[in-house]
Amino acid sequence: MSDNRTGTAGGRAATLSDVAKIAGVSLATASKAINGRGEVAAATRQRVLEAAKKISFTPNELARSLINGRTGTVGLLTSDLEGRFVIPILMGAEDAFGAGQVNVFLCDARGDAIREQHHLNALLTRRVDGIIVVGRSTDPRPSLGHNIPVPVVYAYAPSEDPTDVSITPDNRAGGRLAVEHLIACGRSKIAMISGEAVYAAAQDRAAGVMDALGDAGLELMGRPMFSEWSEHWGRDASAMLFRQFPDIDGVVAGSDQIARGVLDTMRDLGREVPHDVAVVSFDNWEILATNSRPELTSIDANLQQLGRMAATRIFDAIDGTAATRGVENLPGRLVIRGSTIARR
Amino acid sequence: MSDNRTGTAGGRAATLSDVAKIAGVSLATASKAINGRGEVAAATRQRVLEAAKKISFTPNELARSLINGRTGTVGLLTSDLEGRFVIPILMGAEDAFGAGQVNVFLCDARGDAIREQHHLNALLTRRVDGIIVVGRSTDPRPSLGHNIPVPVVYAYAPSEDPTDVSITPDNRAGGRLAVEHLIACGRSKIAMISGEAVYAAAQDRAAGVMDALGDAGLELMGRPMFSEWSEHWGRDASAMLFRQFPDIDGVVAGSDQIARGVLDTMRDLGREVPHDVAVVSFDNWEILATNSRPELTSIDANLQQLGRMAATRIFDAIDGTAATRGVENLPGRLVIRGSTIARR
DNA sequence: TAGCCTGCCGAAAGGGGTTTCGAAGCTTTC
DNA sequence: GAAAGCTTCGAAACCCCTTTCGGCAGGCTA
Repeated sequence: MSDNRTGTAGGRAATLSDVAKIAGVSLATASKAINGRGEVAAATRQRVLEAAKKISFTPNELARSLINGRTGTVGLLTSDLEGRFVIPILMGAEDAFGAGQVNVFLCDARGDAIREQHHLNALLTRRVDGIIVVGRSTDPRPSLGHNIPVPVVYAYAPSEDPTDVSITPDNRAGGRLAVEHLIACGRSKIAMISGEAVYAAAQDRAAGVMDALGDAGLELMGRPMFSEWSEHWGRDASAMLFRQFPDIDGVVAGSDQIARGVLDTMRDLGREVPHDVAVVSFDNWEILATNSRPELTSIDANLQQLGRMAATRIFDAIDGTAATRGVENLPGRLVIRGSTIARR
Repeated sequence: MSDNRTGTAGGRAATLSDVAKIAGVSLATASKAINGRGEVAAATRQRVLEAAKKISFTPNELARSLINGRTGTVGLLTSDLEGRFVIPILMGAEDAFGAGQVNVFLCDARGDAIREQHHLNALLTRRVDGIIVVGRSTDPRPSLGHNIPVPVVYAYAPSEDPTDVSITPDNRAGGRLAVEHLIACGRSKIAMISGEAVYAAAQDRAAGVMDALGDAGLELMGRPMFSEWSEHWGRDASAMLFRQFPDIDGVVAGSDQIARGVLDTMRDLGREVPHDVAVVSFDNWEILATNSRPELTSIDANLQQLGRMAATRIFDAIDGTAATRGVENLPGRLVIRGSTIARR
């Protein structure tokens, strides 16, 4: 009950009228002095600023938002339980918005549509200026619909609705990148081990791999192998693969986890990486990629840039700039490590 | 410029006075009807609710907050770049607050004190009801100070100031837990490989290990080994250790990463896990713990519960309930997998 | 000296909602 | 039929700040 929460000036937070009273000016003048707007004499402004500092006045952003119709907040609606995609995206968005200018509400829907709707409503009553929806895979997800009074951008997982604004990694280009790198490393007998076939990411990456092989006049060793995004599968699949095609000299793994399984099996089989077999994978998840031996060459999805772009799209929409509707594919970048090129 | 952002009712969002006008009542009555407060005739209430639904009215939370002094928002100020700690904590906090009741501003300070101060100010002008500070290690961190008008709780990394409210994992108890489990598995020649010695987590876990060994009348094989939180170190350290003490039958690893390195070396040395050597580690980072062979027995820090507790503390402070100041240690829980007990 | 700018300042009207308190209108009760 | 008691509603103040616009000095010109 005792109001001892407030550290400095006992009681509630300082308000503009407090400042005005101390400075001996009107509310209006105080406001103008602090915001540097309107015609205020230098001396008066000085007096107001001193008063404000004295009682450590902080303008109430709520009241401000109420007036100018913008809150300077954005909602990040995610179903990415691990935080693996959402954190880089959040950081990118913060960067683009400018630190401190915009704050982000992070809401985890946990893959539950009802909870998502709940959070969406909460965000809207909070009058966020925009919403970024982050999925946990690159498969298209249902649209939130168009009767939302603020701009919405879908990141990572695109919206099923082509009239929404979506930004997603270009996995097909990534697949090309992987194969082109292997070829540049002198490999020609290339296999692919990927994750669950129902994932768009698995299909797109495989398609990119096939594209690049075709362009180079090469053929994949066997077929792309799909099962699950795990080390176990990486181990098992590579064992099977090498039994059938012992002369494979390059492997594209659908994820860093799968690649680690491949490395394991290579060791068991006595094949040296990268000398005998080069391995390139996807995601560039540092914890996995830089702790293996050798470290993994991996294709980074540029998630932070994805976040920046999403934020930019939100801005454009707020400012009324014509948004580029549809799905935009963001190319990844190859991060070369020891699994394709011997180091030291 | 064209105001086509708003999906439904063209123009701006519906306001309470719109509702009142349609229902043919005053603003005050409309408010009372919608919030179920005050004396409103059933028929009138019905009329208001229908009007509200008709124009899909959503109360402006900003205006509400302005009045009752509470925003229903909380700031999560973190330096956890990976999002490994912060995401479970966020989820726990959301749970405790009740989904949709409270929204969380997530701010990443990126380990930069200036950026942190920046974000802190932003949160305060946004009038958050409380702040949770999440560190990236369990080492005490500088306090934000006491001249903050809202309650602050430090999670994961405690505050250096004992008069702050902090909640941190009980790593010492975790160390005990690890050793007690190994002993229960019939092991007696136990070694410890941990991360950087400057980390409180490394020291605390080692202390717990020594405690438990002492209680059981056992001695550690060699000394606790400190270097870095990596698989590399786990590999190297265990190789050294087993050269010196070939009869080690249990290893406590300071992290799942280190444990994975240990498993690697065990395989190289032809030691079977868990038959010859049992391994228990810390963090229970699923991606690492469940993808190794065998899977890792690991001590989970209960981060989600940590988040829930932090949220509860915030609530208590808001409600004026006497907060339990000081550092509270939250025990972890043992998650048993194949690295200590053979499965199937 | 009168008239006219010009430069500062403040009263007031919001923005969207909540809450108090008084005023109706209606039904009882004597 | 009048007084009293309910219920129901609305006017107005308030939360904190921004912004418009009118007013008041003071300095300048004629």
